[in-house]
Amino acid sequence: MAGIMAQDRDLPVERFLPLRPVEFDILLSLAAGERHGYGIIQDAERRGDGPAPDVGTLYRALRRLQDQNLIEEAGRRPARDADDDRRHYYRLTPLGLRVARAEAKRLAALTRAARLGGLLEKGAT
Amino acid sequence: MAGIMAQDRDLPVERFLPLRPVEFDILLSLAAGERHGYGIIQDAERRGDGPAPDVGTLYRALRRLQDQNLIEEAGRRPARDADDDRRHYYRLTPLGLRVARAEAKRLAALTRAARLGGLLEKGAT
DNA sequence: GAAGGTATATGCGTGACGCATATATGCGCC
DNA sequence: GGCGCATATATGCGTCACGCATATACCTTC
Repeated sequence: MAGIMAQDRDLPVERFLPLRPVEFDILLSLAAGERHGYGIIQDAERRGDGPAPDVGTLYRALRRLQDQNLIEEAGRRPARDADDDRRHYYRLTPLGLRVARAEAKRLAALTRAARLGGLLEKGAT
Repeated sequence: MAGIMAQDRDLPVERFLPLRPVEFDILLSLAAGERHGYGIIQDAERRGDGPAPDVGTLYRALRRLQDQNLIEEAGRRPARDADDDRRHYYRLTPLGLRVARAEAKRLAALTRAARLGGLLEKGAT
């Protein structure tokens, strides 16, 4: 293969953890399908867990995640409904998916620890 | 206590969310009882969810949380066993406990969203 | 008394953050 | 057809948190 070195699937994902709150918001949103920046914010608002990320923070985080090869720009969506051509759509890379899973696992472990520590009522997942 | 106004219990805890990873590590540790800085790091290592916080980051975070009245210095532990008097013990304030609970709830909601998004195997809590 | 773990603290350079601002298009509505 | 608001992305700015290194000192054990 070309000039490839250090394949992504060999990279230890722990290097990326813990993710910053915005970053996980992004990866979580993209795990459900391709999204554009503004749509990710709206996703976070709809989920309603904590405050939605600031727009400045978000667009910069998108660039950062792209540089780290966790996400990549998707081809413009063919727009079955009206498509807004200002939008930039993104999707997870294989590495991004692995990192998202690792972070999800970390959050699950933390949540479990919080429950054991008595910080959560027993109703909460 | 002295000239208190704007009681902590009236403060909206959302103002503090999302916590940074180190900060939740600290509050989670203190929810189990009084701890000193180094002990908090060891707690995080034992829990093993993600990398333990850097010491520089930790001690600065302790000061910050103290300034925000989420934690407070506890009286020196009476040392039933050998006590190391370099240690500074901390405990949660009532406000800190509320913030810890709110953040735990946020993490639980995020974990649930991650599971719905297919990022977690069904074994994980 | 030397070594290595324990314990806290701070200086430094980099970078992420929140906030404001800029720019432009899409959409509805009067 | 023009006004206002939501949508959409981007960047400048000042502050602050981060990771890493370094400093200091005590405690334990051999």
